[in-house]
Amino acid sequence: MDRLEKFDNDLALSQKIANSLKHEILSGKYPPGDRIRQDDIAAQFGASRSPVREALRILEADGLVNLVAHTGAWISELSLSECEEMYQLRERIEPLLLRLSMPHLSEENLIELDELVDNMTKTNDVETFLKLDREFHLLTYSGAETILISDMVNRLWNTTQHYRRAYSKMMAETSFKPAHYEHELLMSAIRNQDADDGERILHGHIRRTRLQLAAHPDVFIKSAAE
Amino acid sequence: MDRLEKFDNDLALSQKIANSLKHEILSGKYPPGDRIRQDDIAAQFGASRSPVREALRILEADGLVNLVAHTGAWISELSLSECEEMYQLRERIEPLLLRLSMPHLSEENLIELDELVDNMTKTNDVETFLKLDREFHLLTYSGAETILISDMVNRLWNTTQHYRRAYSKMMAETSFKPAHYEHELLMSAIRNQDADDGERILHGHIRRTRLQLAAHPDVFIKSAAE
DNA sequence: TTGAACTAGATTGTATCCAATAAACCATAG
DNA sequence: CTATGGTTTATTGGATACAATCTAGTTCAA
Repeated sequence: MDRLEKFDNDLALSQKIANSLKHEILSGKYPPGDRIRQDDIAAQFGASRSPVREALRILEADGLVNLVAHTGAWISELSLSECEEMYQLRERIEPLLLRLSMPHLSEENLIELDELVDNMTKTNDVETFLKLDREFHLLTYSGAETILISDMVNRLWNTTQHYRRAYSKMMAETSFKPAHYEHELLMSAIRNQDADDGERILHGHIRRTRLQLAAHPDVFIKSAAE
Repeated sequence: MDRLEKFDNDLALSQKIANSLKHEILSGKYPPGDRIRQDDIAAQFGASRSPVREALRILEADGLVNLVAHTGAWISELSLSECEEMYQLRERIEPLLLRLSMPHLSEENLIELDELVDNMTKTNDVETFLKLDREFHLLTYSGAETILISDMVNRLWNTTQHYRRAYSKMMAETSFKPAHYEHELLMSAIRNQDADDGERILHGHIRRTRLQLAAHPDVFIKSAAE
């Protein structure tokens, strides 16, 4: 996926702008609720507003921005209940994708997964953990020969990225241990090719995160700053 | 949802065009694989291509059309395996939505649902069955106080609409009975407020349809005509 | 006869200009 | 001092013109 970004040539300008903005949004450069002005983006890319408007439509489809007619565009912001909805969807869909992926994971994949788990236990940096965790889970899904289901999971990860960051910051102050244990259990289920067990563990993993977020509603209170 | 269509005023033109096209696509006026030319649509609405392009982006987000840079737009067409993916998603998500909806369905809702089930048993017309079936299932979900999950299910129904039509035509030649039985069972689960049972029946209902479609791959062979 | 390259037409992508809408500000009246 | 109404300004939406790209058809050579 990231590999595609480098071959941006011969893509439509609107698509390039969308890709670029997407990265900036996911990296946290634009916080949820931020307004996006078409002129600003156009100037930033040295283009006119036409491709910018199309780019915003593309990002809207990805759930990354919200458009309101005649009013403007904002970085998507999930309320606590909307965030819980996204996690409920993930609880149902990701176990399915894992089941479809498991039989096709190679030994090389498993070794890489083990390394990711290992590296996660060794870091206390939130951004690093966030990156490794995302790599780990998406790699466990990489065996799936599906297109639409994989895309959907990708979108779910994108729209919840900001809140996974907030969750990680929260956990960094206490402990990542439960997540580590679950990652280890997930790996053994994968090694045993036990889809039922894998589904169960993954479901619980996502559910636990949802409940933790629900227990910390302060994450969703708009900070006046910035 | 359909109620909104009438208050189209003061909506952006692009959104009006998108809504209108969406109806035409779902009604079967444009079959899957059909090419859409921006000029044609623009002329049809007496508008320029600008809002048409935005409308196409909106429809792409709904999964109703596919856009290819510098080449054009086509009505979305699912291969057999892609269609199976959509059904697998539905098998996992719709039971969740039913669970969230069940506790909030009113007695009036239940009466209306019974009537829909009854009317479905009395018709042999494919388009009528299709319409009633859609109304029935979406009404069973109407109690859910969710936004994002409900939207997702709506999108899944939209993208599989053509294939539900093909399936119904297939079944019309044999029998709608299994579907009728499942609808009855679903109603009793709802009346008993038995979410587990409801989930199980609904999962099986969707799964059966998926397997039936997989057993009739001829539905997915592009007809040379038109 | 077949295949490849080139040309012409159609179609999409982008820039620019103007119109429509919304929001902020100011003035005036209660 | 507050609230309401009108005006102004910033921002988005749409139309038109032009550029870039693709596709199909034709021609010429092997």
